Amino acid sequence: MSQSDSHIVSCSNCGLNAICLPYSLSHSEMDIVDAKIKRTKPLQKNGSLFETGQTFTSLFAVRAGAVKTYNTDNKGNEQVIGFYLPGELIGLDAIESGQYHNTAKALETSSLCEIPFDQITELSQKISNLQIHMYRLLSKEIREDQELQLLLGKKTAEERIASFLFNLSQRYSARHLSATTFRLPMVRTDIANYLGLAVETTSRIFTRLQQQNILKADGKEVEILDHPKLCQMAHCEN
Amino acid sequence: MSQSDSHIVSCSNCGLNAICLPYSLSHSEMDIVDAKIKRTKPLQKNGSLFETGQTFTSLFAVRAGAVKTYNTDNKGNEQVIGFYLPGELIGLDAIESGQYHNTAKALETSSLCEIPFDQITELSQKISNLQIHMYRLLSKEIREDQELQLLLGKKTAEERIASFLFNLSQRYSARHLSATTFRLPMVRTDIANYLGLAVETTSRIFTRLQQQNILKADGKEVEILDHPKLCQMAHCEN
DNA sequence: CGGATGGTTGATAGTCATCAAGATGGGTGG
DNA sequence: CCACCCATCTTGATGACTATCAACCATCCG
Repeated sequence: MSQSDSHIVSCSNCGLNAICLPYSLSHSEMDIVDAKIKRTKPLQKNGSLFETGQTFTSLFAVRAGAVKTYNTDNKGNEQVIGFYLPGELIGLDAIESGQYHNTAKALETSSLCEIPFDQITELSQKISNLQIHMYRLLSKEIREDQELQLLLGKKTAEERIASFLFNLSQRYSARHLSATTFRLPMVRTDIANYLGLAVETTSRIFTRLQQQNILKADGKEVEILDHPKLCQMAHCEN
Repeated sequence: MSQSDSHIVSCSNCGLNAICLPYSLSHSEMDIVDAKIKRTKPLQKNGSLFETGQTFTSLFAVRAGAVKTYNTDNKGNEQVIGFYLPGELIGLDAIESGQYHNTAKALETSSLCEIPFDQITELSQKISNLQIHMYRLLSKEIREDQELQLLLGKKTAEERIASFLFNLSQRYSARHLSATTFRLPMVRTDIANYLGLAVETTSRIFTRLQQQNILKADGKEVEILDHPKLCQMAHCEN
């Protein structure tokens, strides 16, 4: 295992990794950044990290568990905005206005790092690389949002579910976890909501994918049996 | 007119305004940034600013005219990603990967400013405020994308068109143009594509809005007759 | 054990896409 | 300057996809 790999798998600095990966800082730079990151206490399932309207102070990186962000309109309807897995960063949309625009809630007992934003601006003034990393992180989020835009605007229900599963697979894989067998941290309702579908439709498509031997699903446990076909269904370029 | 207003309406530094507004830099700081901005020659209608896959070098600010970004899948289908009006910034999604992820094309003869990104990173290292402005700009884009996500995931065709018109109205208004009477720079096909609808549906809803005396539309010229009702239709919070 | 939450399946209805065709309008060439 | 053509826009008829309503099953947990 190389030295940089040891940084990647070390659980103590997930927040650091979330910020710095996949763009490498020097180790001394990483240590400076690392020192600014707070370890927050674990968040219970359904516990909220922040709520809509609350003053923005920090970004949060998921160390373990999973988080969803959502907001509720005046009629009480929920709109799921995103799911965050270990190594991913929450709160980038709140920088501009200085307040969180949605509520972040733990889907299961989770562990998080808090990264005060003023520390980032201060540090990125000194560490040139960190500033560029931040630009890239924000830019990446924009690009991913645009892919979701395509999904919601053009794809059928089946394509949406396939894309969703494929996307999760890639994210787990990127974190050195199995790309084919994993546990969905969110309930079907959340998936449906996120993808702009009804729960029933989502459920039906899960069933259909199993009949086609593309997927094996037992509740939240899923196994992708035919990765190429799923990819094809999702209309991935790769 | 205050000095800062004179900066706002000055046409020579729209690129500067796109970057710096609505967060004020000092005038001396603005001048430093301004010096780095290139004025590109006008772009003819249907002329492309950059294309998918091209190496990312610069952000572009619209000075006059209008630009759309879109990409085409392997089957040749177009997906419109966004529309850019005077004062708005194009290319933020390309920072991460170093290449443009979509094609930008002028909807009408347009004038643009080119802002080399390496100049921004260099300058924002010196000018602390500029760095924060960049974070905010990127963050704002993320937040706006999330609103589009809600639109595409949850809203009906009527709500989408209403939201779209309301949004344009706000953007024109923010640039000191009429919030009620303006010219749509894009064709119906583009609007439909952007909103995840069929052209025919879009056309029908334009007709319906006129029957309800909410809108007056003559081709691309539109006049919002009942702003409150349009807002209500769009389910705006404000 | 019983209620609650989440998941699945079936029947029906509604919104919107699709197909088709006509209307409008701007631009170009004769 | 007019006529023609192509792109765009509009309107109508039909059908498909998916939401909705309803019922049932499974699982978890106090």
